[in-house]
Amino acid sequence: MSSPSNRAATLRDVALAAKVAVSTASRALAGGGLTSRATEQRIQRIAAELGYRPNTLARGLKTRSSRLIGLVVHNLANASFRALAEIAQQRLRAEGYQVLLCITADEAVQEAETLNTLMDQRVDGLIICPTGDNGSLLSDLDKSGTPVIGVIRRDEEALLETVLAADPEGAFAGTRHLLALGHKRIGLIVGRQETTSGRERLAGYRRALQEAGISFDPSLVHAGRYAPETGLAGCAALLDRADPPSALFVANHESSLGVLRGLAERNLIVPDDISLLCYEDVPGFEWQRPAISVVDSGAEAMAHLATDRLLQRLRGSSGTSNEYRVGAKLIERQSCRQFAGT
Amino acid sequence: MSSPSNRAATLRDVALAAKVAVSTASRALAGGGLTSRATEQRIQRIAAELGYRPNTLARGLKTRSSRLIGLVVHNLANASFRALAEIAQQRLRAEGYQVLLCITADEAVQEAETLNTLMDQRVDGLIICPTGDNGSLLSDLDKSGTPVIGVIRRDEEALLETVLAADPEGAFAGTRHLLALGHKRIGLIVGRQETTSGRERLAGYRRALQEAGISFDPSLVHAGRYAPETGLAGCAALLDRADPPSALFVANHESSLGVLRGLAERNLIVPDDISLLCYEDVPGFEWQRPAISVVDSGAEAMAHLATDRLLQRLRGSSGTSNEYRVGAKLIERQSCRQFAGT
DNA sequence: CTGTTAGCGCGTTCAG
DNA sequence: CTGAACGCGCTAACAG
Repeated sequence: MSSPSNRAATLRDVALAAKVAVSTASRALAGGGLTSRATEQRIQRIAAELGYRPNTLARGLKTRSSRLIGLVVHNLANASFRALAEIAQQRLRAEGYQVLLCITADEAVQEAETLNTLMDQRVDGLIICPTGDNGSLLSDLDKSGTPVIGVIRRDEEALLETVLAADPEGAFAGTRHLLALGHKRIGLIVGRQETTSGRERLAGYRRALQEAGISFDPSLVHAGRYAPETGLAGCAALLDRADPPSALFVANHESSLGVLRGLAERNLIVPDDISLLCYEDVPGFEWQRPAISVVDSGAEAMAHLATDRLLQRLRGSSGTSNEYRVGAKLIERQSCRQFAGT
Repeated sequence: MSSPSNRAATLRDVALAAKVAVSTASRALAGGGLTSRATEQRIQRIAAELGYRPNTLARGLKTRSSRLIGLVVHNLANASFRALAEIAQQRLRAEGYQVLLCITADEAVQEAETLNTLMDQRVDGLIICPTGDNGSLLSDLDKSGTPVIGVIRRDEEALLETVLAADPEGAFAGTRHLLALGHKRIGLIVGRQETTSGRERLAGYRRALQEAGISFDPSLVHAGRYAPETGLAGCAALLDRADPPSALFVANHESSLGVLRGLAERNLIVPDDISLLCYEDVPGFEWQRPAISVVDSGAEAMAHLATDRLLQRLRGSSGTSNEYRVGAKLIERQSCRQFAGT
């Protein structure tokens, strides 16, 4: 209970108090039955009394394992990153790992710097949404024995085990939902075509159109960076025209806020005047009135899968596949309606 | 460039390659001028060639400093925690510290467990939004030389340096704003009275009323936990009555979504039918139409201040004060209007 | 200015 | 089943 000296108790203190060698104390506390049941219990009791806590640094130096996992994301504003951080943190902690949070702002230099620091810390593993510009660093790390799991975005250069959303299928399902409601002119607001998700969602949209026998009209697509401003600009580009679409598919999550505002500013009522379908669910969409229908990209599932994969690799088994996809799922709420026009 | 052996290069390798003692290499890389400029540069060059990176674990074992900072928050859904995590992470990294992210869900047992683990990791410092039930653990840590900075909520038991929002003043300013617009019946939806912020915001509201010579009506106050459901329930309690308020002050951030929905379900138009003022700003409020006026509690400022304080303590200077307040600021947008009734 | 020596706290050989 | 000795990689005395 009380501290004999002022310092934290060390293994040596425990051994001294128990009148055994340090190594015996070590074995007793490890508890693998490498010591007599009697001394094991006695030493564990003494350790508890002294408030002994093993020094992670010393242990790590010896075992070459820090029990630290790097979590590298672009920010915490994005709901997928948030889910990833919360879930990964919780699950890894349950397995005795701690999470080092690193934010890169999607910038290559910050990412490189971060990765070097993480190597210095001797992290045991890494979950990262890569910028795409440090592929060699990442694959070096991975090959040198530190498992690296990619999430959300694929790094084209590094051949990492990567957990991705099923974006082609999600965008396809969303578009088909709108088509099934009779919409023929569907505006698409989507991410930059330089990103995997941007390209794949556009592809899913096009495929659905094609299967429905509707020709693709590029002027109905507005691509832009992941920001509310893109949604606002998209509204201007898509809605202020002679033949505006009867439905909007917002497959760029961050731009949803801008779209909502763009619609409000034009006094367009959802779903009376226009149907609205968004991508990636957030609590706000469910609470909104009318509640916004979404294609949920499965951020939680991705977080769990990425954690599963990392844990597996940490236990020694190498990856069987190098790409995992998490199914998207359509959540119908109140923002989409049967097309009333002709 | 290339790896001579398969392992990461160690200081010993550098010393060997440079034909100097390990300690010389150490000093040269530290760069404090404790070695001749010539060898310093030579060794730094060799280290770079070998791709040498110091082992943080070994260094920490020696220096008794891990360069790790624990960041303990309840979740990442709350905007204040998010801001704290992003800002603290970024600023601490710039100072050579890494951030261990720990999520407690506001539960005492998880917090206690987390704190023990952080002690095991020999963190150099801690920023925490405490549950309030582990005060002795926290003050022990703080007294034993590991600086602990509290944020957002005060732990009544531990006497930590704490950075708080100026909630009494913020709620006062918000209420007065509504009063100045002529509102006399102002509904308040506020946090649980067991929390500091819940109590202080109610107090600010009451003081503004009192200064305006309006008697306090307890039935106009709905207190509840930090969740959207509270907002919905608050609407039911406050709006479905014979004499509903003409303005709503939502001083429980998480419940805002529920309030927005409650208003929509009652076909109450903001600000025509009712004025709405929220607490704590988020991007959604600015993009919403009508844009929601808020009392910004200054999450970013709190994050910066908490980081400042921690950094100061890390540098050795002890705190002068033990409570810091960050000013709240009223941001007028479009959701409040002059009272039109009698 | 540099080399030698001695640990930091722990796990893990090797003997006994 | 237990103890003694060694080393993980690094910094910080102490000498020279």
